[in-house]
Amino acid sequence: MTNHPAETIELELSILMRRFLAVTANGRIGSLDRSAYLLLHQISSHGSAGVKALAEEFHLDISTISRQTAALEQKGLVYRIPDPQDGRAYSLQITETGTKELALNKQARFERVADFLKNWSLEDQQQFGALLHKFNRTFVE
Amino acid sequence: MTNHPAETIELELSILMRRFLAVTANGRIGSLDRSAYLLLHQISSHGSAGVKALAEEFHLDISTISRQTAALEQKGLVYRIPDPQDGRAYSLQITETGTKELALNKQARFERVADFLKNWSLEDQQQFGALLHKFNRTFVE
DNA sequence: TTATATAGTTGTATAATACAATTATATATA
DNA sequence: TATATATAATTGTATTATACAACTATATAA
Repeated sequence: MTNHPAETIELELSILMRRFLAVTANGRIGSLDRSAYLLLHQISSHGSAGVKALAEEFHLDISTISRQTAALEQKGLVYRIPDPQDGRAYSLQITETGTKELALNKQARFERVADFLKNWSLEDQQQFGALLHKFNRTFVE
Repeated sequence: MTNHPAETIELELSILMRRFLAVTANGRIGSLDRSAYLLLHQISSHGSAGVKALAEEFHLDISTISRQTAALEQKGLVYRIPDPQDGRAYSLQITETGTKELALNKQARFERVADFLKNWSLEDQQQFGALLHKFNRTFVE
């Protein structure tokens, strides 16, 4: 059998996804689940955005993002700014509470992964992070 | 930003997880969903095993594996061998059909990932595969 | 003016998971 | 031996994240 590295990547990614799902259930760490964490991170680091733009950024359906942002708003982590040019649209901005929650949550998530990887060399960690980043930004043309 | 690499890894893994969830909800690859693929791979490469052993291997609940293996049996991809020492237990063995389906599915999955990574250097692919493998075998002591 | 496109919400369906209750069998103990 | 407890697996139920489709309200094009 030809052992192309893509075979290894496929198998290991499948294993990773399954195990990660099991360990983290809905991905809630601390007070924020995965979707809340990622949405807050996006809004916080790339500025306010509407539901459609967020859905495109994450390659998810608009309806999914609509529900998840509604949940964020309900918890007071984001607020809506109506678009002055377009009565249908608005953008989501992070609140002070949201900023604080995000910082706390990032720290908790970081500590968890840092502990998991405590026996890895910094080099391997750097490489793994860089490759994951590259993978997430690789798209089929 | 002088971030610790674990921060990057955490963020990118979260992004990856979310996108994978969407892909799974969408549809399977070829004829096998991820659980079927992984279970068949496990049984095929590590020999027959019971529900409990498989659940431990994948760190999933026994009920989850019970349903997934029942689905495999129903499709004729595995069959049960009663444990001669224990009337409650049995082990699952892959059928000829299962072996063929697994091979076809592995090929389809490989091609999909290979296409996705077509603009990556072989070196990066090898490194990424190796690091994913290492990550999956890293456990908190 | 009317038709079409678009931003967002809501209804419904599906898949993967966990936990709890249950069944049948095995093992330990009084 | 009789009874209690443990275990392998199944089944019932709830939760969560997702997609697609139907819908509302507004914007834009013909």
